[in-house]
Amino acid sequence: MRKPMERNTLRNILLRAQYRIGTLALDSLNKPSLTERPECFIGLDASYSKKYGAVAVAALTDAYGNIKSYSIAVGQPPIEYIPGLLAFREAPILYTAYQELREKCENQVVLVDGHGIAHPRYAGIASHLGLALRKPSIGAAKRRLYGVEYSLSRGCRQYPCIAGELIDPKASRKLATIIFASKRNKIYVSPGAYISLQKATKIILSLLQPQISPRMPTPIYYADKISRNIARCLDRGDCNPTAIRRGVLDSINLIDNTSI
DNA sequence: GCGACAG
DNA sequence: ATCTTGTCGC
Repeated sequence: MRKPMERNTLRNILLRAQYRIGTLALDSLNKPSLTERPECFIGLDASYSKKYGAVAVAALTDAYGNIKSYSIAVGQPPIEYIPGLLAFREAPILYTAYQELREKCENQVVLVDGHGIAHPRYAGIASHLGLALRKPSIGAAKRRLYGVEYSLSRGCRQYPCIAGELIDPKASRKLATIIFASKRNKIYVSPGAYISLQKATKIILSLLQPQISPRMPTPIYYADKISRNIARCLDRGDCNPTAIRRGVLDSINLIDNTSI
């Protein structure tokens, strides 16, 4: 057995990789990929089970955010969480969960819980995934990681609405749109890859339905809900990863946490 | 040196 | 992310 790598050694290697990924992500934003209106969305999120590690879910919705199906991947994350390096921990398992839904719809956009280019090296988890999957991707995060916050509005009569934006302090570039999803909940929306900030913002505004989810666009909300419920189910011993993969639990009741 | 720090 | 009771507010 080899001595485990120093945390800082690992960190330095991954930081270097991210500088290159970030450059690719920014370049990709100009390249056309979304020619028509998207037909479907795929929301990606992960929860954690004490017994089995990460539980990743990809939730497929139609153009209006109605859930159609989902797929699951379970496994131990490769590294611990390090701020700024989330993608190296969660993107692999999310990528796996996504595979089963890849061909289900032509003109799709991938939505990820976390940032896109609103990241110190323009390489948030949504950017990593968009590039790896070669699909337009958008990041929606609940908290800021990088960028200077500019407030444009303190509220609105009807939610969602635009609250402000996130500016890159070292390049005077817009990184994200800050949106009031509901009265007290803001989210940060940034392009991951192959999409403009403008289109990303428009899409997220169309997928925020306060009566369903107070905070997240519905595809991510469903992925979050389902993954959390499966993680709990696993830890209680009421289900196991094999059964899950066989589709025994393949029903939408996973969205309501009272079941299973 | 000190504070910040997605999930 | 996750651990967790009651509790302040719309």
